[in-house]
Amino acid sequence: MADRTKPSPVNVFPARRPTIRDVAARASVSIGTVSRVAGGSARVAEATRARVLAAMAETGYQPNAAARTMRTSRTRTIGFLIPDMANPVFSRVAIGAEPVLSAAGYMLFAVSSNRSPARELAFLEAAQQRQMDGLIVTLADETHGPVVERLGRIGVPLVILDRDVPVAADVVYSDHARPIETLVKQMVAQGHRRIALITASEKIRPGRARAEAFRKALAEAGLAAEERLIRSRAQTAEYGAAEAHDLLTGPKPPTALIAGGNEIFQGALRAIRLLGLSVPRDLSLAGADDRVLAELVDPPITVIDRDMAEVGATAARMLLERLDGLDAPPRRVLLGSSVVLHGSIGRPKGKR
Amino acid sequence: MADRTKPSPVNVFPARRPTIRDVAARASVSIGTVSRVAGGSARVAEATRARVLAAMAETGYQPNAAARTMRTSRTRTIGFLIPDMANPVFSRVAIGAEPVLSAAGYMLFAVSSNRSPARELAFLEAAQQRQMDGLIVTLADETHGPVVERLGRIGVPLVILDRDVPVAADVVYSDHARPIETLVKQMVAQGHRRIALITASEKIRPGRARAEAFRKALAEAGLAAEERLIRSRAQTAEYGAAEAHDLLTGPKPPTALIAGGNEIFQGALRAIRLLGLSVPRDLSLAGADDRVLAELVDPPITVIDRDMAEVGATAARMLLERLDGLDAPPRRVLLGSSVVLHGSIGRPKGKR
DNA sequence: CTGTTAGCGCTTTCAC
DNA sequence: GTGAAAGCGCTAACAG
Repeated sequence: MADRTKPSPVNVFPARRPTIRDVAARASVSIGTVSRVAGGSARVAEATRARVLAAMAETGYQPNAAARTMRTSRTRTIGFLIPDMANPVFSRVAIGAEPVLSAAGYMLFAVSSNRSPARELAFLEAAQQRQMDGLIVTLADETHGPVVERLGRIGVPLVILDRDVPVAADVVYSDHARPIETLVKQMVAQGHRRIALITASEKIRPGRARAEAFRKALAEAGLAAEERLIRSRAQTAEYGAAEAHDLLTGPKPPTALIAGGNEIFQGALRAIRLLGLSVPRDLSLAGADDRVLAELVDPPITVIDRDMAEVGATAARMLLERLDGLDAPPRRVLLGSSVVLHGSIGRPKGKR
Repeated sequence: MADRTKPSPVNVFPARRPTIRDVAARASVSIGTVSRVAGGSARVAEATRARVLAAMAETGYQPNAAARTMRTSRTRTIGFLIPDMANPVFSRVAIGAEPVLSAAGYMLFAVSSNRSPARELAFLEAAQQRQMDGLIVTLADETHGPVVERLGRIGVPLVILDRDVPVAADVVYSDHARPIETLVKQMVAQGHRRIALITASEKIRPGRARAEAFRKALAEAGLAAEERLIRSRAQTAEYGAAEAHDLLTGPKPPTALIAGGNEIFQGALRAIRLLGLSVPRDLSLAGADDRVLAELVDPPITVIDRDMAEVGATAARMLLERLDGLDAPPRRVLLGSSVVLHGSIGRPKGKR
């Protein structure tokens, strides 16, 4: 039996979204009090609070975020810019960051730039106009002037992932040098003298760091770095396949190959398969950033592996510290990478 | 030489973000005129427009999205909810939707629910409070009451992806029946009588649709569907591995297996590898939604393939039509799936 | 074509 | 502990 003394929870005129004013009227309090209850902060008499909460439930009140932002200039929103959201290496970062941020009351919104600096600029502009409270950013090309400039003026806490950008922001980056060094050493120890590297463009830190580490490791092994064996222009599967094919069918082909980058790794595998080469008999191989693939192909391939969710969680924590008012010089956090060994690195042909 | 008649583009007091009022003062016009120029819509004298644009550039003016939303109730923002952003099957949808939406002036913000209905609810609430203009949604569990209920009241244009939800919204879904039918027919034609299916939970349409199609195809082939050979409870790699292992080591193991779902496919492959089974000699196999993996393992595996970017582009177009005011009953678009043939389906053991 | 003005819904003093 | 009131920055009438 319906209790006629209680107002019906069904609104007769639900066209307009209820505002703080509707709730106030229903609870017979002022809008200030409703605001205090909604905000949860200031002290309100228990009985009043209960009346207001009931009125909120009955009207289906939802605070208007735009109005809040008008007053407070805060949105409880973090933007996450990634070059390619379909690449798990990037999207896993979001998986790691999200729980940290949501626990602190922030929503994480991911945007994929599709590796286009123009889209990156559009994102930064949108983030600024929407007054996002903080940003986590992975650039497609850290040499792009307008993007870097805009990042410098962004005016909100910013964490940059694995890029060297001349901007006063916190950075989380991965150790690319150590795994390359490990792999080169292992290949050299097996007797390889002609080792090739395919990796991302040197316009982004990972490509640069891997190429540099590669040259250094070769030098330390007493081997002359042959620039023809270093390919670092792009990070697509197509690029990986094309360069692998070119390397392996060219004069004096390498006996060992490091495919740095998950898409490059896929492409290189395809080229190797197409050429009918057997790993590690015809070619020793190491990949990166795709353990699943590495372990399911035959034979399983030794891979560089990174915990991208940890990258995301770390970035989120650093951002929260800034949002909490931390005023410190830009910080840089280096996260380790590991090498997962499988049997894909053997002795070069003719040396067994 | 500096032209003293022009105001300096460097603000002496840049602490506060310039507003429409600052621009108006600098251009010696009213704020209404600045608004008209910013909005780009109404007609403004060419000379005035130029002055205003100059003043905007000089002050570095950025419209305040919250203030605009206050007045217009629109945000030019579309929310995209996915169960797992690290799964390319989902994130490719965003890659397809983004260009369509950005061309129409909308930003696409992706949020990963991590398959948690609670996070889904949090997303829907955030979207509503932030007054997102439209939503594209993939639910983790279409039977979850509160989520479905909230979706029903969402109040903005909504496109649902590949789920059966009792809500008046447009839907884009994939054809799961046809590829399953194709695969079963091919397996039966090769002489298989014991065919197994591992697929997602029947709490979501893909799992249900595949399981139903599977039963139907078996019946049409005159085979009794053995429920023990149908596993449809989850969609993780771990689940795929566990069920594949159980099926293949149990009594009367199947001679052919369909692993529906990209993660299940990965897990099944791992189990098969662990058991030392050879495809297609010991087992005929088909996978789904991971062409790269299917083509790089040895032997390459026949897979069900879908163009997820096309799903995204279609959803985006449908959403835009609604945003443009289309008032029509909920629409359902079915997008095709294909089967990419490789040699992983052969004759059952002992029948060759 | 342009200026003036009234709020959009909310938070936050400031009184009481 | 609660109410009243100002105003965040903008758009959209409405005048002129």
